Amino acid sequence: MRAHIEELINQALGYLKRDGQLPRELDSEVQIDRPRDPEHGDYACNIALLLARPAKMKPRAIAELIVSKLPASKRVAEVTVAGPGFLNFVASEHHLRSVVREVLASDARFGHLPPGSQPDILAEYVSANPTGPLHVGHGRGAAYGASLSAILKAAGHRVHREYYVNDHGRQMDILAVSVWLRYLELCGEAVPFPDNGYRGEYIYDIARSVRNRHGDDLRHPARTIGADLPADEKDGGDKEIYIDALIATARRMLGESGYEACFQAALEAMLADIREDLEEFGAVFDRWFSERELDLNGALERAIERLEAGGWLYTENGARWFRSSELGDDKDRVVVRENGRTTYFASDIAYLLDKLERCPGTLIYIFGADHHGYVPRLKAAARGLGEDPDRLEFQLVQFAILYREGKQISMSTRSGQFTTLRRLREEVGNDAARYFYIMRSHEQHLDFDLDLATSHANENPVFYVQYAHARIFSIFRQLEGRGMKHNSAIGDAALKHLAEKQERKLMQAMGRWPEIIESSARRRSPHDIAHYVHELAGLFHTYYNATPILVENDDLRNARLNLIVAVRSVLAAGLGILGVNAPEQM
RNA sequence: GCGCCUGUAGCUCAAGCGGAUAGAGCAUCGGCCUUCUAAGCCGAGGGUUGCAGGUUCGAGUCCUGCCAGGCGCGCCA
Repeated sequence: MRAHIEELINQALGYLKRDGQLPRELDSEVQIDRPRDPEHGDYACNIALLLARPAKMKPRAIAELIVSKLPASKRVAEVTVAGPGFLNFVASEHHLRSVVREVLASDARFGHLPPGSQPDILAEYVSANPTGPLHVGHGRGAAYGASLSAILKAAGHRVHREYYVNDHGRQMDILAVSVWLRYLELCGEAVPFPDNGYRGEYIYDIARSVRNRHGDDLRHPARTIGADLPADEKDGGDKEIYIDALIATARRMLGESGYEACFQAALEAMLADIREDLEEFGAVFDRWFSERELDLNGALERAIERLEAGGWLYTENGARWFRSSELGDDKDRVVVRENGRTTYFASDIAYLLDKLERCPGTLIYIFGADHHGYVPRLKAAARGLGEDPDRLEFQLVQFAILYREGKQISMSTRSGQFTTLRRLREEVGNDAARYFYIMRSHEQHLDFDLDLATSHANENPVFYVQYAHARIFSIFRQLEGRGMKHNSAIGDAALKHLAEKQERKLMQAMGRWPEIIESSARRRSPHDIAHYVHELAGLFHTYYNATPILVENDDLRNARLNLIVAVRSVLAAGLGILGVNAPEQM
């Protein structure tokens, strides 16, 4: 419809230019708005105001000219000039009825663009280190990434979703050692737990599984382990130095296979946990990309060679540095350490190169807001690789803070004192969690009100929307109870009987759905969907209360049933994108 | 100190590329169940969009400065 009106205006402008009533060289980018005030019609265009200056004419005069040349359209009932020179369009009844027809014809696919009609997108999200369970901060990234992917798909992009698994670095070693120490504890060896270790309860679970599998094979006397270790922080030492020494000791005492046993057990357990957690949450991925793979398949080496070939590397203090400061970063970065090991950033570059080669379109990085410092360096990396940095896009998801009874719930990861995503899901349910995470703009801090999310009362927006959906099913159950059937052919022929104000509003709102999908995808803002769905549900509730659906008159009844089937379909599609169930009954 | 993000109703937040009288929900107050689910509906009050300038037909939106809050600035991951 928008495109249609745009076309009408462009035609009118064409006539006016041809006839010399407007300057021929006038550059006109027509944009169609949705006016806030219903008094201003269904669509509005400000083109006359934009052209006033370059054409050196009064905006209203231009508007009048355009109206006079506007081709007639079955879909437009009325065009008026209003205010300073806006063109207001009122959609025709014919157009509104066609919305209902379109929805019924295409059902869940209404408003969707054909797959592949838009550029490919590779979206990476969550990518939390597998060193512990996901917490509520990850949950927001998961909800955002999953919903955004769904919207992009609906808007015609081919979307590939990835989770980057950091299974390579020092944090993983710390995890492995934490597991080993808990294992020793289970064996009855009292080794003091490092200040820098992972303390969560889940470490014991992994340790138990290691013990079940390996018995006492990995057991070493506590005394020998502590023998040549420096002081930990609690003893006045440095916790970083201490943990590194402990890792070295573990590697030496356990040997390659023993150490791997702890490492793999930890990695696999964590990954399985995260996977299951996300899957239950409706966040799915097309690929879990292992950082280790980059090393094994030579991608890491290739990326570094690529930077080398571009002349972007130099040696200082025995390390290889990337001259990123010349490519927009605020400082140069080490890619190969003095000890010969590559840095985490080197892996990032290799992964970036791999993604760029696999996806011809845009790479979307969905990061927690605390990672915003990575943006300039990754862009620099793209430039250094000789690629277009504009193919990288960054969406920063701000923090979510949990509130219970008006009080903030604090959290810290290392101590194990954090709220897990799993616990949140258990407490409020997947539906409420998904909806609450997404109902605010992702670039906005989120106050997550646990009491509101668990509320089954009217103030809970998730239930409000779900209830609208369930109510429609309820009407059909009622219909059946009265021994009647919905005849959609009769309904279709009788759509002209839908003359109530609320009926018009519902059709008008559904007509916006394709635009919502488009703009929500373009703006990368799934919360638009949440708002829309809430609004549509509200319109339906009002309608439901004001107008009986199951009336005696066959034509009217079937027409109304057609209308609400369409509403149900759009509600279900919207909820589907948000990852929220659309229940038939509540 | 430097950089990024955010300040909108009592609270939580919307507001497409600068557009018309800044909108919702919650909370508060007042109404609506003999009739398709009251997890609903109808109505009311509530605002100097952090502050000060600037740009223009028009600014919550763009620019500058200030104030307040969050985050980031490792040969960590």
